[in-house]
Amino acid sequence: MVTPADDAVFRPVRTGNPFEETVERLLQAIKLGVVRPGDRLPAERDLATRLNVSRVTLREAIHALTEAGFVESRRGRYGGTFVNAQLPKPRRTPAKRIARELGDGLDDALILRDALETGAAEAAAVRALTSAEEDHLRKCLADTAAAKLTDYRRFDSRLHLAIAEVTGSASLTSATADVRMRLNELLDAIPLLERNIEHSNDQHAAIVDAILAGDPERARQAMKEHLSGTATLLRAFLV
Amino acid sequence: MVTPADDAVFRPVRTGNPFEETVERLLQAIKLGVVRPGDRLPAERDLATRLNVSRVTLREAIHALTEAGFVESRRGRYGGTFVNAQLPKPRRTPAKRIARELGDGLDDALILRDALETGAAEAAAVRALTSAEEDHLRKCLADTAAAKLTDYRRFDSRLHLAIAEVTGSASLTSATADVRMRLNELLDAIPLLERNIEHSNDQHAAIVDAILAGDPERARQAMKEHLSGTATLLRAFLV
DNA sequence: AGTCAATGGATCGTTGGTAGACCATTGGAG
DNA sequence: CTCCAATGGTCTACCAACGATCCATTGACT
Repeated sequence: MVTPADDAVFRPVRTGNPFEETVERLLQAIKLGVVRPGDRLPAERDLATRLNVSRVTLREAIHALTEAGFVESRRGRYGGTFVNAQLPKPRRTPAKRIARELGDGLDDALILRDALETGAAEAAAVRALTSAEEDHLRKCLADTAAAKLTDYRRFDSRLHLAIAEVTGSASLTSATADVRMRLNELLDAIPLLERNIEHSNDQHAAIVDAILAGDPERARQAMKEHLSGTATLLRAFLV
Repeated sequence: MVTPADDAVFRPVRTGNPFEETVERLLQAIKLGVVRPGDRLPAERDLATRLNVSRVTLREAIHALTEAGFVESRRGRYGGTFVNAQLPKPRRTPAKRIARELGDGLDDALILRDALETGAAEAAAVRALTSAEEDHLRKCLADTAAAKLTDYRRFDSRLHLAIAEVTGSASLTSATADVRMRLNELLDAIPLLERNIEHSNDQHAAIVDAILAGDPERARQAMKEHLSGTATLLRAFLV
């Protein structure tokens, strides 16, 4: 008998070449708001080491992002590679096309995200946070609430990532970042409404509040409701 | 400010070379019980394609596993690479040494597993399962309950993987398999008691029962309790 | 004004992995 | 008994990625 587990365990050991994956990773940093417009990326030598990629490959990736308008490099001491103040607008690929390409991938990603993010909210609430972590959460929440429409997705992602961070699990954080990237591509195909944002902000506040209060069950439930909102939105648009 | 998100997003794009990762993947298939003793692996050409590695690399990996006593290859039509009836005993690395090596990694993995597996249990219960899926779950449960002490970990893993499978999310299944591998290494350092197994079997039954009954909250709760058992066990032994 | 440390930019030899073709073996089908 | 399809086993040419080294630029500090 052939079970789906076969597919899980015999899936590709690597997707794409180092160059492509490096580009993806840098885009992740930018699009999830980990580095913000004006920020400097780590120096090439450092970054290459951290990404475990040769400097040549990293530079090729940076070059690609430069051409695409995401970053710019400056030479000399106090130089570096900087995220552009004006980021390129995401191409609004027709939702249907994306939906077709993703196919089962949509449910796949939504189910995984649900597990990761509700799990993260709960775990974050269980944990005793340092005051630095609490401040970080509050700051991300405030930034998101104050974000302009065009920046909203970035700050929103950053907040969700922050919640994963404060669980203290690096793996959980990475996984959350990855699945979020997959979903953001879809979300970019959907118009963002001011009304949705307000609702979203309220939910964010409720989630963070529950986490800071150390109430796992409430945090979990608040996150669950929040996620189900976007899930419904996505499913509705991508049919 | 440097946040942990930096580490998450600037983590290595690839860990190890294709050879090492291929070995890991094949070991995963064997140790998580996806392929069982006596089973034949897919033909080299097929498997290489699925893993997205060259046949040469795959063969090197298989060779390594042959030397380690996990598999054996036979030529000719109706030949292939077969999992040995007698698997090598896991080396009982002293718990302390493993704990030291893992360090934070233990909590990292436990938190991630919690999110993934409780999420999986819930998602599985929400979903309308096909009768084939239900049978698969029941079979894995029965196999585990009937497993000998030396095989227990494999069947246990297989059951947990089966629960992830029936969520329908391939990504969730892969992630579960990966984190399980990390934890199994630790579990191998801990003596397995008959008493623990009985308790474990009861909990497994409760989880599967809740899933088949379509009761997400109960499934989730049952899984949570089950996991907290092994988590406590691990934390206790690895101090 | 000069220095220099830190940064991006460029080049080259080495190597691990790949793709593809071909060989060797086996056992069921005709 | 012969054939042959499917499998593991081997070889070779090629290339992407790496590691290492050196160059070019910049601007804060002395």
